[in-house]
Amino acid sequence: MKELEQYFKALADVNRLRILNLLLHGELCVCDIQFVLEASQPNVSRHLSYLKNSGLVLDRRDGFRIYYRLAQPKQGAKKRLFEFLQDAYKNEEELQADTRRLKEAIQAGSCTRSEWRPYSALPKTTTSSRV
Amino acid sequence: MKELEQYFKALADVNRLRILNLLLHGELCVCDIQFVLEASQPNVSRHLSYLKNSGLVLDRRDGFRIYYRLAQPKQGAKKRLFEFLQDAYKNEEELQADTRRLKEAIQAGSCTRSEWRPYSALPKTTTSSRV
DNA sequence: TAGGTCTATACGGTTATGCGAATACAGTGA
DNA sequence: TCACTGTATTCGCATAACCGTATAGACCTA
Repeated sequence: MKELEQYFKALADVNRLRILNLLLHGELCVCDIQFVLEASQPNVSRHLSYLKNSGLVLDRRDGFRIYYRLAQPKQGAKKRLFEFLQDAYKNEEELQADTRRLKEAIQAGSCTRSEWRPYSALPKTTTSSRV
Repeated sequence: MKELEQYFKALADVNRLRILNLLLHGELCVCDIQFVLEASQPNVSRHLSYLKNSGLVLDRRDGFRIYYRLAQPKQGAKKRLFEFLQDAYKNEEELQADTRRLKEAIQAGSCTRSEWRPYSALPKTTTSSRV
């Protein structure tokens, strides 16, 4: 029962619904997700932590990157939940747009895409001049 | 998207999961649910309001009682969500116990069962003497 | 070891959600 | 109208959840 409640808590946020939509297409690193969601790095990281603690996703380190994937079970409620999500997502235009954006990013070379800079590489002079 | 999020928010609480389990068996009045959950009347009423606002249940007045039922759709995400719930609930022993308790209560005459008194009929002298 | 890259966490603040207790409201029947 | 029943709402409070900013941690490369 607590497990089911925890799953639904994890799903009760638009950001996490968007992340799960992306993960339905395979394993992704944080910066991929950050790019598509256009959210801050800590924001994405926190939501991924939440999903991980809820048991819906798993992570794996490869070098200085951490890759997240769905905790795909062979059977049980979690499996049927993912099936439900995949089905429900089909009618969500915003999620379809995310998916398209993800595919573009992957084609452009994943994290190493040109027009985008990672969080820590943002020009700090600009930030300080704003303050 | 907001709709989906709202559904999951509504499901992200054990009390509401228990209520939905009961409503899967048909229309019920507040006092029936209160009896099975052994929760306070305002507590049950609040959770029912939450479910109603989320679009998962509907209500109907009949005399001084208000009956709640699932907002059963013909198709769409909501329908499949209820199907998922019904399936996931099968493995939850606590919910099965609730179901048994509900059936006993209904056989004993629903709200008019003998050994149980509604919220407003609880002896107020006892309450005041406790304070 | 030093500097750079990617990710996680700590801090502070705002909003949402949960609860019990008390009270208000709506309908019924004398 | 009054008393009663069933339900909803308000109040006060505690906790959880969300966010941005700043900082820490882990890993790589030189």
